[in-house]
Parts: sequence; C-alpha cells; structure tokens
Amino acid sequence: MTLDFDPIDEAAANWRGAGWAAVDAMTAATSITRAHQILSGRIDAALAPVGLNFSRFEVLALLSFTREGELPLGKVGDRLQVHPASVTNTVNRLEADGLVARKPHPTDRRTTLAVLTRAGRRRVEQAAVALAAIEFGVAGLTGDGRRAVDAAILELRVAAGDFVVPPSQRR
Amino acid sequence: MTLDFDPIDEAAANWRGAGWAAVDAMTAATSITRAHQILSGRIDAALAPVGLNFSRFEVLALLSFTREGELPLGKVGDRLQVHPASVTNTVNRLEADGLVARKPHPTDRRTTLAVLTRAGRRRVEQAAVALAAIEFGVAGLTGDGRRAVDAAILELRVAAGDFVVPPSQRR
DNA sequence: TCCAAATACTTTGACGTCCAAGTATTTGTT
DNA sequence: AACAAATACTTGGACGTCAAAGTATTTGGA
Repeated sequence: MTLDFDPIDEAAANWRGAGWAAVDAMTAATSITRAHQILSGRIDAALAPVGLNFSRFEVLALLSFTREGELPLGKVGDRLQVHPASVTNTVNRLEADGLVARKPHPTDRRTTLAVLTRAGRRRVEQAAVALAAIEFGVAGLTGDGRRAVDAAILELRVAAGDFVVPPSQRR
Repeated sequence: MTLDFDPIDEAAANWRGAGWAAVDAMTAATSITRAHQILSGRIDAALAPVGLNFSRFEVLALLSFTREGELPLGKVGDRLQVHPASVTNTVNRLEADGLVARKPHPTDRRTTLAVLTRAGRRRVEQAAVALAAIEFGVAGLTGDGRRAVDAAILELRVAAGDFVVPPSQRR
C-alpha cells in the first residue's frame, strides 16, 4: 500500500486548513518519528538472523568497548539513556542467551556488573557486520543528508540537556 | 545525570577504534533514534494532562480532517503507517473514553468505521493547542534545522517507498 | 555512632508495537 | 454459480518501555 502523495505534506495542509499552529514544528516531529520507524524496522530485521535486537546489541557493543568488557548496570542505562527497568530486562535476556553474565561489584554490594562473555563478544562482532551491511538503515540518506541530520539533532540534544558541552570545546 | 561529553561522538570514536564499518551511518541512525526518544517523551508529557497519548491524538486528528469525521480502520492504519492490530487497540481505548465510536460500513460489511464524537472533536482541539505550545517537542531546533531534517528525511522516506512521487511533480 | 536520605537494582503493572493466526465478507475466475 | 484468493478486522502472544513501589546497601550528617 504505497500512497501517491506525501502523507506529511498532506498532514501539513490539513493542519493549516484547520487553523492549527506550529505546522513546521509538526512536520519536523512527524518526519523524525517516521524516520525512526523506518530505521528501527530495518535494523531489527537485520539483527534478527543474528539473534539480537537493537537494545540488546547496544548493550553488547557498549560492553565490548570497555577495557574489561564489564560495566555496572546503572552505567549502561546512563550511557544508552534507557530506564533502569529496561536495562534489567535486556540484561536478563542477554544472560539467558549466555551473551552476558552478572557479577557482583567488588566493593559496592548494591551494584551489579554486566560482563561480556566469549559468546557475547563473538555475537556483537557478527551484529556489527550485519548492521554495517545495511548501513544502519540509513541507506537512502546521502552523505550530506546524514551530516545535516547529525548537526540538526545535535542542537536538539544539547537543548534537551543530553550532555553539557565543556567550555573548552564549544563550537 | 548529564554527561560532560557527547555520547554519540564517544560511540563513533569507539566504533572507529574497534575497526567497525559504516560509522557515519551509525551516528545518523543513533541521532535519529535519540531525537525520537526526546520528542516522544516531550509530546506524551504534553498530552497526558489532556488524557491522550500521541497515537491516540494522531487518530483523532486524522478523523477531524475528514468531511464526515469518519474513516475505515484500515485507512487509518494506512495513513498513519501503523499495524492494523495497533489501530484496533488504539480505537478500543478511544472508544472506551467516548472520543470515537465504531460504526458499520454502509456497503461493505467487512469494514468498520471509526467516527469522531462530539467529545472527541473537543479533545483533539485541546490537544492541538497543547502540542503547539511545546512546538511538538522540537524546541531547540531552529527553522533551518527543521527544514534540514524534513528535507533529509524526505529522501529516506522516498527511498523506503513510503509514497511514490507522481511524475508530474518530481522536483 | 546512628539514622535519614541517597543510590542501585528488581519487581509489578499499564501500555504500545508487531506478528501470526482466526473469523467474516467480498472479489475475481473458471 | 462455485470457490479460491484477497481484504478487513480482531485476538492472543512475545517483547519493549516506563513509572512506581520494594529491598538492600552505602553515604552523609547530627
């Protein structure tokens, strides 16, 4: 079911017709929402044969970048910006698949570490290859388009307080 | 917990360090994913006091743009690009709140129409005001940024086959 | 030293999404 | 006319997300 008109253009026309405000903001928000839908569909499809989904992959990748291949669950949530309950859930499933193990923190007994297993490391490599092969779902975006998206969204993320730009490297 | 570095830059550096491919594609995909997270959080927060969430709002808005305030459920799914099961679910809830009613299609008994109620029409107006007030969550994006996002994502949507540009209006 | 507050994680429950399968009805062919 | 295929929607199940509440442990005063 492919439409023969741009549904976002159509929505914008409807909003104007109804006299509703912030039409340009609406189209930007809708575009981003739809882009996310497209990407996440493609990414999960590419990861399914490898036995992962995007959240699980993100956790494995993050662990693989650390020196020891381990990180407290809380840090994982902070880095990936996901809710603690989601981290628990994701790590449960990774653990059930033997890709990660839980290990007590050596000095703080409140804390649990997620440790990448041998199998987890192999798996994340496969997944990275699979994702690169589909260009992370952004096939269809030119280099310029990708840079434009990165730059525009950087504004949004900074405004949302995702991170503080240190005074030394403001652009 | 605000980081003092850009987690996406950090991820890009890690990917390069690991020798993984398609780093620019990865950052574009991650940016879009994060932008979606930010927007959907803000939008749902703005709609909660009105008693809606974004999916429900989208259905009401779509109905409000039609001449009769009604549409077959299938059309709703096509326009909003959501799964039929999600439409059923969303309409169930809207119906439970008295914002929409189901009505049999006059000639095709397979088809069910969703009809906007008086209350539904009032509610969608309130919601539109609430969303305009927060600029659909894109506060932080300049006009240029919004246009850049729209244009770039348009490429992506066309490439994904969201709609076919009629030969008469190719740009 | 003691204890309230903060921190770290898990559990439970409400919702949202999708897929796959099931029911009802209509369409298109033979 | 008969019936297989397509269409429209619903149902049930698997998963993902978040919020709120619960448990355990550590921290930071008084």
